[in-house]
Amino acid sequence: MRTGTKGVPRLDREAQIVAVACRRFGEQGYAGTSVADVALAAGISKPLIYQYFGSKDGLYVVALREAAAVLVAEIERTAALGAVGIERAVLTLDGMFRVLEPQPWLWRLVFDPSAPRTGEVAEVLAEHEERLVVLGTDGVRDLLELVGNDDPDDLSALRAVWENAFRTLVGWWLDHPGTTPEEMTARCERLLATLFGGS
Amino acid sequence: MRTGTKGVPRLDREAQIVAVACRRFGEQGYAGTSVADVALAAGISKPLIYQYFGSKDGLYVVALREAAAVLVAEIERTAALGAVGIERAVLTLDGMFRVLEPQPWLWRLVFDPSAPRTGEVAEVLAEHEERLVVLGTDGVRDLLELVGNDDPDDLSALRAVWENAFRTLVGWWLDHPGTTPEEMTARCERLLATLFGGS
DNA sequence: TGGGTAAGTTACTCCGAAGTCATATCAAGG
DNA sequence: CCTTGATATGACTTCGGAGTAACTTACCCA
Repeated sequence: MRTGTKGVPRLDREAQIVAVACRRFGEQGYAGTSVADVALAAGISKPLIYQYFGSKDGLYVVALREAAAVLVAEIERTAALGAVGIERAVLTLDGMFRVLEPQPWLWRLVFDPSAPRTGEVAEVLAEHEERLVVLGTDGVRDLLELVGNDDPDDLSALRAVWENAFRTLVGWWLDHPGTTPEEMTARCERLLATLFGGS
Repeated sequence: MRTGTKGVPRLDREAQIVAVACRRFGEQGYAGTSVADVALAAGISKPLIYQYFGSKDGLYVVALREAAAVLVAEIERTAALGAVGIERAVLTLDGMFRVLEPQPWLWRLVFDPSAPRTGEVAEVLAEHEERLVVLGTDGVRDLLELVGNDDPDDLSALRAVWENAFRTLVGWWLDHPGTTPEEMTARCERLLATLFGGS
């Protein structure tokens, strides 16, 4: 590739790099993606990424922030609708499927188990986890209060179970690309109804 | 360290190395553990590991096989007891807590997201996943049949949710070291009863 | 007693990926 | 026309971890 400028303004280039990085990090994971990889996919060279983002983690933080903002905002939007119980759960799942449909890789980017747990990345991760814990606890609390259970550890564990059920359903959907958001929402509704209504 | 033999027979040494490797891989993950690391913890040198196990993956496969055998055997044991529904679920969780109490690191070793998905490791992983899928599907099937739902995708998704709920409860327990297996089993029983009995 | 073999180590090579340095091109303004 | 700053790259250094070559010691047995 020839050396010298191509006339692309910094902000445009940054946006392009971040878009490519979101996809790569999301599809291959943090550990499975090298900076050279992102550079190649973006059609530029590695030093440009270092010039604009400082380090691999610097780039990752920006991509992560962008992806997490989209997903958390969607969850907070549906939470604010005021539904409760199964209805709230289904609404949240439905919103997530719709947001993810055009860019499914955002999901695994935000919940990447290979992301580093140090430095600024850890801070960003902790920040979003915090918000999800608040929302999840909120959605799950009345279930326990209904049966007179006010044990905080029970609440913590139940919240964890719900969060992971949510993640599992989204993960299942991502692993079955033929399924539309509508179909998947209907499936979730059926399953949740079975769990809570049955036996 | 002095060179030359220390008189430890190969089989003894192998067993010792595998025990150390289980713990290291389980506590730090496959990616976060180097062969030199295991060697140091075992009080021997790196080439001895290569002489006995061939490669890092070779060692990992042996450790993984050993750990997975313990855990899957326990799940199959409780499954064979013939309980159904919540009772079966609680029984399985209880058995797992008891097995893991003296060696909690086995859990994360078997479900290590940083393990490679290539070569023999992938085969071993797939083999155990297969057995877990069979057991999980079995435990979850009647729940759907009870409401006249015979959609195979619903079954697949519900099984995934149950597997991850199981993993989450075990993970929660591991993250709260003060809790005895008995206490945790009781908690699981409360939570499952709330889910299935309530609302 | 001396050679073969199992058990063991030191000191190396090799490789991939993070990160850096020096340089090149272009556009705009004096 | 010529300098300056922004955009860009090829070629480099560095580092950690996988894997290897060559050597050493102790024990057993003819």
